[in-house]
Amino acid sequence: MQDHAKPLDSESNGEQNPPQRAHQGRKAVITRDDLIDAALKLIGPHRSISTLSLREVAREAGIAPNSFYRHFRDMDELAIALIDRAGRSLRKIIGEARNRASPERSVVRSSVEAFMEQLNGDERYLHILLREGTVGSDAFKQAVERELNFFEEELRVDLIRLAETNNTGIYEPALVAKAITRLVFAMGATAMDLPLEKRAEIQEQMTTMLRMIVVGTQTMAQSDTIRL
Amino acid sequence: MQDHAKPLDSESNGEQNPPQRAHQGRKAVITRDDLIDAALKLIGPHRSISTLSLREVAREAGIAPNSFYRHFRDMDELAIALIDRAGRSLRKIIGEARNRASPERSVVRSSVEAFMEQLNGDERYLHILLREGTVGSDAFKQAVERELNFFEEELRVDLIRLAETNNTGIYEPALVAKAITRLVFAMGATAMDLPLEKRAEIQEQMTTMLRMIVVGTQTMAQSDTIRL
DNA sequence: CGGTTGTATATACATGTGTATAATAAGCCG
DNA sequence: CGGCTTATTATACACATGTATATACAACCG
Repeated sequence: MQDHAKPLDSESNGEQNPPQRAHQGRKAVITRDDLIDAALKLIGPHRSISTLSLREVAREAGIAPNSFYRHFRDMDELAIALIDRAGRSLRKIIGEARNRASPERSVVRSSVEAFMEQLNGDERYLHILLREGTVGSDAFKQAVERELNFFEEELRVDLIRLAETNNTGIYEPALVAKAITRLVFAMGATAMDLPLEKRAEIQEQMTTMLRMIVVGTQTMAQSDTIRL
Repeated sequence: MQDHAKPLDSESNGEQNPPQRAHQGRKAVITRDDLIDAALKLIGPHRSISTLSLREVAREAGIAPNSFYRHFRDMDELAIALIDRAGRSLRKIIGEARNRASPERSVVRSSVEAFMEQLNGDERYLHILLREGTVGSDAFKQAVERELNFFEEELRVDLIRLAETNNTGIYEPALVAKAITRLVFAMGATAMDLPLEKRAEIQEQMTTMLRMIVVGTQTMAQSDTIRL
């Protein structure tokens, strides 16, 4: 059995850290975040999380294989933490893009632009979320699903706000948000494996698809109103 | 180096097989298809192709590990063949469902129904196509992509036919087909990991999403016409 | 200083993998 | 039959992996 002791509170938490009693025992030379970084370095267009080995990550991080256990129970736990981080990072980016949206540059369009920008830059966080959705442990898949739900929720709120502003109706906004999100991610996943020249085409296709959905929900909202 | 000799034409081709000279040398005890079957047995909701090992498949098929090379260069080649088979099988099923469609039971709806039926039955072919799309070698991903394109193409033809029959317009039918296909597969992938009770809900969501797309394309077709 | 505590490493082991090499087995032809 | 051809297996090797156990190391506390 491995130890996987808890103490390691030193700096492992990437975010806030209250007072904290001065530490006990040897100083940790590495943090959870460092390990996640190492894993991130190993991931690319041709390498997915599920194929990473514990030893490989440890090697990349410059620690002994067994030290890994001080930070994560196994690779699966690291993978989930990684998904978490990727999701947060990406939501922040898309969120910013959303705020840059204006009446002329719709929320949907500027989000898609930001999304494709990330894709075309070699942004690993996005790569991960795009392609790791369907393989791995149940816990892992749930983590990915959770991130997608976050995206959907934020989009849903925006869509409603937008519909009120522009005084267009919106039918089943939650479903609209879900459809858009899933479609963008699905199309993005295929775009990832395409040369840069072809990605512009995909982006255009994506935009048209989303417009169909938007037109659809608005039309359905109208005929709903009429019927009442 | 392995041999991976070609001769093995005995019965390896799952489909048509012309005259064929009486074979030479020892009779093959196993075929490519048998190996694919073995791999299929090992795959399930919690086991994906990419995690299968050559030895494992050979074991399941009851042959020595090295015999594998007589039939496939490596696991990747087998995986591609498997995708091929899964695609063919599934297209046949959906195709039949499509033909059962009538004016009241739209093509889209009955296809979705057939799709979910497959999902709820423990149909491995579908599981494979749903979840293996984004990981694996480039050749493998291309194989999956190819199957999706087949689905899209068949759907596209049907959509056009349908639009003419019902005299509704249709805007960018190819994109409509693509959007529908990708969305159904994406939603199906998440449904796969859900308990049966919740899948009905997903199916309903899926139907509404598709209706939005259809309404959208029709509306856009109309305003196109008007503008002319 | 020595004790205690938490961390990191070294070594080791069993297990699984892909595949090279060589031997064996089975079927046909002359 | 002997010879040829193809298929299958046996054995073996080098390598990577996860992890158990034990030991060394660093920091604090009294």
